[in-house]
Amino acid sequence: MSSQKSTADATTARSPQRERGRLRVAALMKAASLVFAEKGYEAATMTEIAARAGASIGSLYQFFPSKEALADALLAQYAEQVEAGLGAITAGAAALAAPDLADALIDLLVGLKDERRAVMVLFEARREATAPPSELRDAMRRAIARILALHAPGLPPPRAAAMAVAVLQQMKAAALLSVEPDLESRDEALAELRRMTRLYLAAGLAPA
Amino acid sequence: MSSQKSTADATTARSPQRERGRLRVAALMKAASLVFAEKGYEAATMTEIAARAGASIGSLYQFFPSKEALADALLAQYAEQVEAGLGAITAGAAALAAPDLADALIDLLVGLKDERRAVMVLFEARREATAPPSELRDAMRRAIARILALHAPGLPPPRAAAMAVAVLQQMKAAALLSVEPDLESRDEALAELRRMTRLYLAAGLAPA
Amino acid sequence: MSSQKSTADATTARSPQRERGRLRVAALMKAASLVFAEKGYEAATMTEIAARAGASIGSLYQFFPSKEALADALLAQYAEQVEAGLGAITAGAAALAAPDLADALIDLLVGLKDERRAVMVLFEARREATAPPSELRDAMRRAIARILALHAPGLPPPRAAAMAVAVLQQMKAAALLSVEPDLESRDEALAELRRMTRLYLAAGLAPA
Amino acid sequence: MSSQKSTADATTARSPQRERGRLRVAALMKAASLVFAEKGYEAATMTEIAARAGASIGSLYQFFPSKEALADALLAQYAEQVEAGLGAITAGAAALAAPDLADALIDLLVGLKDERRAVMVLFEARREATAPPSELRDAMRRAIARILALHAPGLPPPRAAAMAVAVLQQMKAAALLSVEPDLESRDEALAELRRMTRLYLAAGLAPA
DNA sequence: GATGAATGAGGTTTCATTCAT
DNA sequence: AATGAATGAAACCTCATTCAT
Repeated sequence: MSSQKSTADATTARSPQRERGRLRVAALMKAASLVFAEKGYEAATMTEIAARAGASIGSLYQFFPSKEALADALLAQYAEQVEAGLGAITAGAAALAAPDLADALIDLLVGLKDERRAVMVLFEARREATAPPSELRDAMRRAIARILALHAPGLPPPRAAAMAVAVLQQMKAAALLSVEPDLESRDEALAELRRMTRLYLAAGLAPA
Repeated sequence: MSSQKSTADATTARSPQRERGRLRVAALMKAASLVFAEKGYEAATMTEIAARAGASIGSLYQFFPSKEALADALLAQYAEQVEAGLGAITAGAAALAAPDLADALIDLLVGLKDERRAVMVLFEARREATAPPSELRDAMRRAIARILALHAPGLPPPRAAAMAVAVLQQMKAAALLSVEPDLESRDEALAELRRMTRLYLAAGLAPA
Repeated sequence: MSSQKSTADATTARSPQRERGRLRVAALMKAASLVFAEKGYEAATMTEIAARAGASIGSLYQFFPSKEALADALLAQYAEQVEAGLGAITAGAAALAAPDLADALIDLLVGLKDERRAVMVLFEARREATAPPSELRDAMRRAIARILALHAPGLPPPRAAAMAVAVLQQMKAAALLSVEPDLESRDEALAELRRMTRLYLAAGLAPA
Repeated sequence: MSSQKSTADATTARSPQRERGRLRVAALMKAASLVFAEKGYEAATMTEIAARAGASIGSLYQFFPSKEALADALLAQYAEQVEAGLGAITAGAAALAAPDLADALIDLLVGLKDERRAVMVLFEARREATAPPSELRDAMRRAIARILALHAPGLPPPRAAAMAVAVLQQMKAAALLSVEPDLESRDEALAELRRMTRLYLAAGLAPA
C-alpha cells in the first residue's frame, strides 16, 4: 500500500491501489445494505458490516467516517439508480399506455437487487434523523408527478402531486412485498398490487 | 398470598392489581407509544419512556419485564382494537357497497388514536425479531380476506387472500400518510389512496 | 404486636396473631434456606424468597429488616441445632469408641434436613461480609476440640484444635456430598469419608 | 481480513491477536481471579475487575464477552494446570509409597499460585449454573481414580472411584485452608489434613 | 492503508428496600 | 399487619468511534 511514499510517479503506482479501494468500498456498501436490510438501521452494527465485507472495522472507517455517512452513501447510490430509472420512464412516458406505465413504475423498485429492503429501511429509519426529511422521497414524488403529467397533459399539477404520493406507496409496497420472507402467495399478492395500480392509472389518467 | 401466581413469565406484561397500578400501566403504554412512534423501536429508550410517563425506571420494569414485552403489549392492545374494528366491518360487509367497504377499511387504521404510527413502527421493526412473524398481520389479512369473501361470494379464496394483502397495504399506507409530519398535500394524497382502493374493490368484487 | 394500641386485654387477643406470625416466620425461613441453597447468597432474591413462602415482599420485610438479617437468623437457627448436637456428643464423648465418635460427628451435619446446603452456602458467602468472621465456625471448632479432648485426655490442646479443623472439614464435606445432585456413587463416597474419619480418629486419639 | 473467523461465539473468550492484547488478557485474568477470590462470583463486578487490571470496561468485554465467559476461561486455565499436575503424578504413581502419594496429591492444589481460592469459589458458585455440572471436577475425580488404581492394581474400580471423591475433598480442603485469612494454626491444621490423607491411603491401598 | 485493541457514554435490566393503601 | 407498587443505585453489556502499531 504505502510502497512509494516520496516518489512522484504516482499515477501508475496508485492505480492498483485505487482499484483495491474501489473493490473495498463496493464490498462494504454491499455488506452494509445486507445488514441494514436484515437488522434495521439502529440494530445494524459497524462491526458486523465490516466483518461481512471481510474487512476490519478500521478499514470501514477509513472509507466512511461514520455510520450516518455510510447510510447516506447507500441512500445516494440508490437515489442514483432510482433516478436513472425514473428518467428512463420519463423519456418514454408519453408513449406508454397507462397499464404499461403502471408496470414500469412498479417494476422499478422491485427490480432493484436484494438491497431493496435496505433502501426502505433507511428511508424510514432516518426520516427524523436527517435535517431535510428525505430529499430522496420528495425527488421521487416530483419525478413521478412529472411522469404522470407528461402522460396526461390535462392533469392539474396538484392532482398529479397527490397521485404521485399514492403511486409511490404502491411502488414501495411492491418492493417490500417482493422480499417478504414467508408469504406463500407472494406472486399473487404482487399481481394484485399491479392490477390495482393499473386500474388507478387507467382511471386517473384518462383524458377527461 | 403469593404476588404473581399467574404471570411469572418474564416475557409478558404483569397485570397491575391495584387502581394505582392500572393508572401507571396506562400512562406507561401511552408514553411508550409516543416514544416508539417518534424514535422507532431501537432508538427509543426505556429511560425516556419511563420519564415521559412520570414514572421511575423501576416502575416501568415492574409491569413490563423487558422492552420487548412492552412492545408486545402495545401491539396486543392495538390488535384488540383493530380486530374489533374488523369484526364490525365483517358484520356489515354483505350490506355495504364496494366503495363504502373501501372507505370503512381505510378509515379503520386512520381512525386509531394518535399512537397510530407506533403500531406501524413496531409492526415493521419487530418483524424479524419475533418468532411467529407478526401474527397480527396474518390475522388482519385473514380477516380482510373473509370480509372480501362475504362481500363477493363468488370470489375464489386464493384470490381473496391475495387481494387482502393488497388492501392491507393501502390501509397501512393511509395510516402512515395521515400522520406524516410535513406533507403539505396530506389530504389530497389520502383522497387518492381512498379513490384507488375504491376503484380496486369495485372492479375486483364485481360479480363476474 | 401492635394489634391493639390502647386496649389492655392483650394476652388472649394477641395469641392467634402471634401464632400466625410464628408460622409466617417459619415459612419464610424455610423458603429462604431453600432459595439460598439453590442460588447462593448473592443470587437469591428477597422477592423469590417471599414468593416461595407464599408471602408478599412487604411481609418478608416486616419480619426481617434486611437480607443480611435474614441470613443471620438462618445461621443462628442452624448454630442452635448444631450446638445442641455437639452438646449431645460432648455428653457421651468419653463413653464412645473412636469409630462411633467419628460416625456421630459425620452424621451431625448430614442429618440436618434439606437446609444443609444453605448453611454451607451462607457459611462461605458471608465470610468476608460479617465483621467477626464466622463465629459459628470457630464455635464449632472449639466444641469439636473439646470433644476430642474429652475422648482422649492426653491430647495436647493445640493438637486437639488442629484436629478439630480437620474433622470439621470432613463433616462439611460429608454434608455437601450428601446433597450433591448427580453423583451416581454418592453412598459409596460417603462411606469412604466416614471410613477416613474413623481411621483418623482411631489413630489420632489412641492413647500414646 | 475478517477479524474473528474462528470465534464469534459470544460465550467463549476471544483470543488476542497482538502482543498488546496478550498482555491485556493476562492482566485481566489475574485481576479477575483476585476479585473472584475476594468477593465470590456474584459479588464480583466486571467494573472492578477491569479497573484492577488497569483496563476499561470495554477492553474487558473485548476479550471476554460475558462474566460467565470470564469465569469459564479462568476455570479452563486452572483445569489445564491441574490436569498437568495430575498427569505428572499419574506417571509416577506406581513408584510412590502411599504416604508420598498422599502428599503429592495434597500439594497439587495447595501449590497453585495465589489464585487458588478463585478456582474453588468458581467451582462451587457456578455448579448449578453450568450445563455440564463441572466437567473439571469429574475429570479430576477420574484422574485421581486412575492414579489410585495404578498404585493399587487390585482395587476394584468402583472403590477407586469412591475413594477418589474422598481424596479430592481433602485436596480442596487443604487448598482452602492454606489461604484462609485469620487462622492462627493454619500449618498445624494442614498437617492434620495431610496426616489423615496418608493414613487413609495407606490403609485403603494396602494389598489385601 | 490496514488492523485490531482501547475507550466510555449510555442502554437495558435487577433488586434491596421503602411507602402508601 | 399485609399487600403490592415505587424507587433508584448499580450491575451487565453494547457499540460508535478513535488510536497505536
